[in-house]
Amino acid sequence: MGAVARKQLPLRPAGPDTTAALLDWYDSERRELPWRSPPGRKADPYRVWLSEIMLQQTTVKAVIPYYREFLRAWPNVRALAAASLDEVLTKWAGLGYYSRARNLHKCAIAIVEEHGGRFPRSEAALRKLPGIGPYTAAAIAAIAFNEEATPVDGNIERVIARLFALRLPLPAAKSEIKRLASTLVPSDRPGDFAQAMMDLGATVCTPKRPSCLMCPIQPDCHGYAKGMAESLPLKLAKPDRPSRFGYAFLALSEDGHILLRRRQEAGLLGGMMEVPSTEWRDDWLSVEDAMRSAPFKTDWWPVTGTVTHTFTHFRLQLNVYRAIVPADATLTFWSEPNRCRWVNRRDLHNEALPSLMRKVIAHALPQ
DNA sequence: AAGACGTGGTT
DNA sequence: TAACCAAGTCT
Repeated sequence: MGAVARKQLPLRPAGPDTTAALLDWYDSERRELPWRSPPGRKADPYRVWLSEIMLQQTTVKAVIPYYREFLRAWPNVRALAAASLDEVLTKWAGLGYYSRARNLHKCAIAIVEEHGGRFPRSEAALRKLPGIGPYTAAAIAAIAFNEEATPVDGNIERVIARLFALRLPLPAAKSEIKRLASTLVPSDRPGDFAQAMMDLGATVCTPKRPSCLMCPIQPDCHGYAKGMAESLPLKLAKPDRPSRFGYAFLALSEDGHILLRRRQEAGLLGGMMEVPSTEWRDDWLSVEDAMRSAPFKTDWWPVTGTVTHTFTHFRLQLNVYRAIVPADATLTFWSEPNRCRWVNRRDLHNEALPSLMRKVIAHALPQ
């Protein structure tokens, strides 16, 4: 081995060249997405906003059909503002994180009533609107208005953590990541830069088995150079999920209607419809105690098996009881009759039923 | 500031 | 299977 031994090329810090390489890649690999306008064409802030809200913690694949349906039903922010919350929740059903739908509706109304039906252009003004946090405000400012903003989502966190070989774990590293990302934003194409970073994170710089050999900024990547790209970003361990248990009561009338109940507006599945059920506790209620929470007194029969559902922060097991009642039965409701409504089995698709409740219904009424 | 807040797909 | 993940926000 001579004195001129194979020495690693000194790695230049990420900078303007990194940005240029990324944008070249973006221009050639451009991904078509329903909410993305063709190159050079101005983006519609409404569509950018709608897509960004739907994409929060949600995969592109899951979002696409919902995005299309929302756009068909409500092509602009005034139309959405004129809809009822229930209509919005119904179309959102199955997408999860229902506060997004509530805030989407609230935000549409705020845009119409406080901003003359036009989205504000600045990050700061966007940030004040319901459902728009630091990421979404920056994303809309950059993508819809080409403002020099720096959105930082999970993709960009990962790309930056790897590019700069950051060893500080998330979420503590967030502010440093934002600062580093902002140094790379080109003043002429902030929107394209943001989308390029996200595309890179989604398709190349993936959480597991990143395709470093195909990466346009691999020559600048300190994580790659140190052989630690895949292990970044470091994250603090998450607390494990507790279990909760409850009973659901599926009442079916002889003429084919199911009893549903509206959940309270705030909290888990807020504002959505449900199959009436007991509280969800950290242990099983006795059947006798559970029966006190049935919507009315009748012969409830246990349905074999258990419905299980996993939320972000707990697992749920529901035992289901079923009853068939005459269509003209006089029922004495035990609780909140005004929140209850009989719905034709055939019309359930027009209800704001979260996935969990669709599972419960399918479990109790097979076919 | 840490936990609440959905769902479906991968590994 | 369990763990982890996906274009975060709100309180």
